[in-house]
Amino acid sequence: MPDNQERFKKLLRENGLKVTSQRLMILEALIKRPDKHLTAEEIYELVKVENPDIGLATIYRTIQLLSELNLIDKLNLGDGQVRYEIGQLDKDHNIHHHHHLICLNCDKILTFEDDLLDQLEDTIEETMGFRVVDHEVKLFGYCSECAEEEKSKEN
Amino acid sequence: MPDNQERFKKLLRENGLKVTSQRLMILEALIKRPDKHLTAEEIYELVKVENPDIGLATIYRTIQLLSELNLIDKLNLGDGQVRYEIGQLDKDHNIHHHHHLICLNCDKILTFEDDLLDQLEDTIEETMGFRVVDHEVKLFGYCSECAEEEKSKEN
DNA sequence: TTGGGTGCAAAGGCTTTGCATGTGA
DNA sequence: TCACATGCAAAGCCTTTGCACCCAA
Repeated sequence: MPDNQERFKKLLRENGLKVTSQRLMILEALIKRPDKHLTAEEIYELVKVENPDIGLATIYRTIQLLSELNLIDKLNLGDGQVRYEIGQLDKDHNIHHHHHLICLNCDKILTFEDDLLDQLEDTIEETMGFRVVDHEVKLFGYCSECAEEEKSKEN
Repeated sequence: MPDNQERFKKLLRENGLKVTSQRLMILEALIKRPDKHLTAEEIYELVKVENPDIGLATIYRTIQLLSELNLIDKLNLGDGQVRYEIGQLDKDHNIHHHHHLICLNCDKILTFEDDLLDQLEDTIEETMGFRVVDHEVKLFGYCSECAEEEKSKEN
């Protein structure tokens, strides 16, 4: 996973941009954070622990940069907050988008991988001539714990 | 489809709310507009043609109301704009969410229906215990016209 | 009549931008 | 050295809110 950092540094150099401690710390925060899906404000708070002088504007500028470099994904998980997560690279160095399960009760976010969509994408290309290159899937519902809770309430 | 209007009026009365010309005009705009997927600002401009005195705040308040009454869906199609569309009701009076195809070249938005997801949702419930109640699917790519264009450019 | 609705302007969030200063290469 | 980055504060958007007036029921 420090792979991500090397990749970032390399991309910065390739684009004539500078490797700064702020940029590295922001990437770090996104990598380290267990639950991921951080908002700009959350990244700001995390980085401030190590560097109290950092400005929120730098967070926003770096997020934008990471996004342009395809290192992070921007997420809208339905709570009106904009969130970001580190992209998972596959062998071909393409971002492998996973899907999100969003619990309507506790707001927990789970992820899963699936290739059922490939099939769907083929069908769409055949029938509508639309060539799919990326997708975003969100499923809303209740996680196992909350579903359990609901069930016991009903009885 | 004037069905939607009757439904709206009924819901308003049931909730002790008033049927006003502004509310009806806003719903109308969402129903009539061929391409649908309007932003608040676009709805404002459309309604202003008939009623130049209407305020943007009324648009926002009505959008929120329509959303709470489950008559419209809020969409985030990836362009950073918040859009709204009339919900399509099925026989059981539930909103039937369709999926969106977003052309990365011309920004055209196509929709399609599919029940392939039902299968996926069952699998998720079985393996993860997550009970899915709603979903949102966006596919990004190139529509037939733009894909054609791309192809001819390559040659 | 009267409580909810509307228009207007002001206030709120979040994000971006301008500018002087700082710093990696 | 010097172009790019940063921090700060101001500016920009979009959306919500407070309030006096209005109008469906």
